[in-house]
Amino acid sequence: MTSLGARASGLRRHNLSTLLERLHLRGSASRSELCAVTGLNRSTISDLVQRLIALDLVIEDGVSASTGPGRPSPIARVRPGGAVVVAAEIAVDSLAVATIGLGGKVFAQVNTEMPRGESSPAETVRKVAELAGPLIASLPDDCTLAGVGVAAAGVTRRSDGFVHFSPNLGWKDVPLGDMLGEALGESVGPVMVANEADLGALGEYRRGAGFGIDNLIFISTEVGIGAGLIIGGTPMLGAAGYAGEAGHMLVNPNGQRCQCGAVGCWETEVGETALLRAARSPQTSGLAAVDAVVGRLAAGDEEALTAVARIGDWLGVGMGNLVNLLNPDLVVLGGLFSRLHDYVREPMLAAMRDRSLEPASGMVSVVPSALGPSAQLHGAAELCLSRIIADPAHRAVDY
Amino acid sequence: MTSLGARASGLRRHNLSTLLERLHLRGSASRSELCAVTGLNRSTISDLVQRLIALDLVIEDGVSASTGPGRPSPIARVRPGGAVVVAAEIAVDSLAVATIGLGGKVFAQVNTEMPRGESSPAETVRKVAELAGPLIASLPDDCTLAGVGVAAAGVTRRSDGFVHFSPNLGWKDVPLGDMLGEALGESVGPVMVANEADLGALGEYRRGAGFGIDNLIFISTEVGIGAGLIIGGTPMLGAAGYAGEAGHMLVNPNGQRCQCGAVGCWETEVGETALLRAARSPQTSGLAAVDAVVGRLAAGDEEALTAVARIGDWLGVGMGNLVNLLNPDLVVLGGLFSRLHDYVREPMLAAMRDRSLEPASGMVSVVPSALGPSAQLHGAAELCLSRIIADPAHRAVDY
DNA sequence: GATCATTTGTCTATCTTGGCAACAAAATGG
DNA sequence: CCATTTTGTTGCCAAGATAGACAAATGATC
Repeated sequence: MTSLGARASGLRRHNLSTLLERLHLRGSASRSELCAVTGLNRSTISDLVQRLIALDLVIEDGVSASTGPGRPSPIARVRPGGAVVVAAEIAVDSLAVATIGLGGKVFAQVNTEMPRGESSPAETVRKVAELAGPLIASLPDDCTLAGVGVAAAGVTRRSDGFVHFSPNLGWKDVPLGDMLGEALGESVGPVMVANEADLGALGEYRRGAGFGIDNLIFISTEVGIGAGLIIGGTPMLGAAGYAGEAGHMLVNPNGQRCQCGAVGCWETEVGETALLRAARSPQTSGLAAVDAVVGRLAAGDEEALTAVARIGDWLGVGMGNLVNLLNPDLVVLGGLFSRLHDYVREPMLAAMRDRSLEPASGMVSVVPSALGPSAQLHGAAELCLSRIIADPAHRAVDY
Repeated sequence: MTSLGARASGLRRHNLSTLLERLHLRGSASRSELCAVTGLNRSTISDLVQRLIALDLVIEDGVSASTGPGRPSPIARVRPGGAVVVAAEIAVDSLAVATIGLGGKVFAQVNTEMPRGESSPAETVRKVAELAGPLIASLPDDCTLAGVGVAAAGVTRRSDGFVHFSPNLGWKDVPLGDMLGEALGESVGPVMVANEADLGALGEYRRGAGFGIDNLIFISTEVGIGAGLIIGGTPMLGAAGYAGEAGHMLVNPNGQRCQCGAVGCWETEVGETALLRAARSPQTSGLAAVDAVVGRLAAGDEEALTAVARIGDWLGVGMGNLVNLLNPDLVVLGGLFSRLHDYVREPMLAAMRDRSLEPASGMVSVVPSALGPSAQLHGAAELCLSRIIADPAHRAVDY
């Protein structure tokens, strides 16, 4: 409970955090701009910026571009190396690892395809460590590691990085956080694991299509469907971090049986399997099969276009439910529907409007992901960086 | 944005607010208990309590019961008259008005039945004013009015109390906040209107079955269905306050046509109409018809029991969707299903567990409303009181 | 290019707020 | 009645933000 008794040191923490967050999210700013934004006194800003510089989190270089008479104000900007996160995404078909610093600076990134079904937890952890090693080694000398953030495609408990299950990875009860912590060692800092849709939402909110939009839903579709929810500027995780499992929402009692055991789940109508089935693809899963459908769409294949339109319709139905329930400003489509956006847009919007009430349906925008496959990596970085931003003076103290 | 620059006065506000909220929600406390809870120094607590007393919001009387040696600590408690809200609930069949003070103290309450369909906005506003007048007049002299809180059964914009529409009241585009403000005059303070399910959730969270439980869903069923969501201790309102319209979630594409124009909405399967249809009631709506079904249930009528079990099944289906999406600790059933709880419980739980994923489904509790029909009134009171609690020193300043 | 107005950084005194320590007060228990 | 314990009160201190005076750096003007 930070919300109980507050003392003067809490003021400091809050103001340092506000400044650092501002610089982290919106880039450089002159001291006088910081005064205007925070409403704090020049003297106070001066002191705070100096403190952040002493913490190696911020640098001042150059002065503001002249906009009239007056003494120029020094420009403060984040020092990306001041806190660097090893961000990883464990997806069904792929693995990605990146080193991302303050300000969202990507130092380096590697992606690998993972043959579906061959990614046991142990094998995956080994591979992540193997990819992360060289990235960490290649960081400039003045970088401070701030932790490991992992986006995992599964139902994940945030408190300890435990993956309850992931039907699409074929995992069950995996202590992923502990395993990665052991594999990577203590020196990289704490390991934080979260659901990939939640982190996609966070990534798009902080650095993507949802920047500055405090109520948004990120819909992540790879094999299954997950939703990441940002409500009032805060990630909505639920009581134990399991919120956002939208893929198993009932939309069609006469539909297919889902992997989860129930019938008519949303993802049976709009997931990868549904797409391939509708488009009469020879395969029932896999990246290559999806690529083939995308190719047919680009070529104007009538069967594929009809199939995608039907998928778009069901997509919109589920989105309508979400819009009714959550009244977001924005829905960001990630993964599959980011690629298929042009083809699904019309039927999806029509179905969404049909299934949701004015005025909520009238105010919502729907856009494809701006960060694409990197949304989750940026979200994973934010997950760790937010700890430092929340209390810049205590970095590197509690581990 | 209160979250930007923080200064010393913000500390004061925060600490005053913390103390007042503690006393408001959890009743009296000795000064030494307040020290323990907040972690603040004795001197500071002394100063803060004296300030709250000077603001007429708190009184000290008596001393703590002796639990050993040591000087007894004076007991601080909220002064209910320090801030009194006129709380109103505009339901489909009824109207309720109450005067509720700090600490949730109900000074007086009146309820009236409203014949369905005869409650035009103007007539309703007139009636609310007519009921409120005597309640206000009968308040003790030392009471300070803190505003009017209204729970309305409809899609409501919080910022200005505009009711977009309410199918069950038959309203459309009603500036309810303004109308009530005019009818009641300036002296009662600001008028705040919100959705009845949202306020039911708030009421149960602050003073009912969900006390202390930071992630809960309140399902309000009268004629339609609405959900009120408390997430992380904060009411989840969405971008414009329209969140929680769960009644129009698609659950059955082969179902009935809903008043909203779409097919297969949740409330077509579990609302009052569905209940009466399933139980083969001679009427299709109305309190009396529902009462008759409840009577048959109590008498063990087989047809009614089967009907309610089927309704319970669909209730659980929708709840499963909500549990997947929001991962609550608790679901509170209000309205119709509070009365029918014993009869729907088993099929509802079974369906909910079927339709939602472990571990989210395993951790959720489902209970009937603890406040019953008063939940919305208490929520409406909290709506206004929370302004004063957030900044006790500025009460009565901004209007 | 010198001068002035303007803006901003810096420094110091001051204000607000909470903490601390010493002391007083009020209870229990022998 | 006195020792012990707990808590309220009071005066002083520390942390942090502010205000005002002054200096520095720039553009505009002559």
